[in-house]
Amino acid sequence: MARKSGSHSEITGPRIRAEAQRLFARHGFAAVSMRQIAAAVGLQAGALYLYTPDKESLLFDLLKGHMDDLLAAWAATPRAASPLSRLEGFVRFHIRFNLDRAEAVFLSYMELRNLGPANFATIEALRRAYEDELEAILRSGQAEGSFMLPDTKLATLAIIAMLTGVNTWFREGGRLSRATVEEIYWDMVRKAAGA
Amino acid sequence: MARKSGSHSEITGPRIRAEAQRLFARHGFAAVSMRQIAAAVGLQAGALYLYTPDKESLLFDLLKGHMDDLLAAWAATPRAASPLSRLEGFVRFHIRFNLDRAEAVFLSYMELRNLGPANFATIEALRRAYEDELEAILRSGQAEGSFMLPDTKLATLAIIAMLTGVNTWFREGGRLSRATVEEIYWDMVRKAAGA
DNA sequence: GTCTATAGAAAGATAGAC
DNA sequence: GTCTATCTTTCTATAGAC
Repeated sequence: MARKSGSHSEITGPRIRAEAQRLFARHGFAAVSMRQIAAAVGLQAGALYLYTPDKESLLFDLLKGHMDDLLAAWAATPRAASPLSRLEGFVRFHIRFNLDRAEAVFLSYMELRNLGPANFATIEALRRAYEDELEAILRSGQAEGSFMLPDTKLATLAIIAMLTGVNTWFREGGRLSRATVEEIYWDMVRKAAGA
Repeated sequence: MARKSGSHSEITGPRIRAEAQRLFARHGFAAVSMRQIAAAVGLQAGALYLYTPDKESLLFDLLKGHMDDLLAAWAATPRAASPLSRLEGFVRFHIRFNLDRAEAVFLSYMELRNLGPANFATIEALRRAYEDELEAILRSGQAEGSFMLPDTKLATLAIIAMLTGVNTWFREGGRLSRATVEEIYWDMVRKAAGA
């Protein structure tokens, strides 16, 4: 199993993605050069091309990986019995998951326009699938009369925008703990849903 | 008053800003070159530097102009008598103003990180001033007992995030008119505020 | 006020040595 | 698997002609 020294493919790939994510989130995709990413990892620029065919693919891998993780994590969340409990679960899940991955979330919202049409469509479909999870909850609650919503599609988009907004201001160690933020947002979402 | 032909300073400046805004919004600040902007206006790149000292200043002028317009437009809006009416006025104003200037709004949220510290602080202060307008409404309603909010600061941020989210999906001629969107969001905001 | 021309730096990506 | 070196293109910004 011994490898030649200087051979690190299993560790270098993830490190490249990690540094690229950090730099893209901080400065923006177009503002970050391959040389900067390589320097952050401790490589020369040319070596990056052993791990990605080009810069856009590096971005796409990050966005795709994030969306896959998001959907997998939600799928792994136990399904509560009532629509109201499922909505509460979604609110808490979304805030928690997004705060844990602030950089990836930021990228997924900001750098979509740097993807080509095919890659863009792939990410959009995953985002839509996630939105559909919330919309299904709202529809079921609407159907059984426990929610009062003027429009389930708009409520879906409004709730997700509101929850994702937490990432723009939340700072660890600030005035409010994560748990308190969850409580406050759940209160507002519950009321907005007419529950 | 006759000018030499080829002399267009009064019209060229605004056209540069208009094209820059369009291109920055579409492709991102860092991804757009001065040559592209010049070509869109019908100039050579060097001519742009008669109107802006550098690329960042061009971006800053757009963001600053947008925030000034936003605050001026809100200040010009008649102040309703009750907190509930003022909140409704804010919701409708925000949706309307932002939909009318989708590109500028997009820029103001996406390209802040391309500003230097001083310019960044200027824009942030203006954004804060706008948030304070909504927070004052929420506080007054909370004080007189017509709103029931767990936290006025978070409610401010949540409502603005929710309303600004309209810009990401609204398309003229789609399923819903602007007026209907305003109604639906006002319904959700009113309920979320416990009013 | 705008153009042409260009300086000087930096970008993405590839070739070949080790 | 990584590095050095480089090709080619493009960038921001400036100088000087008109």
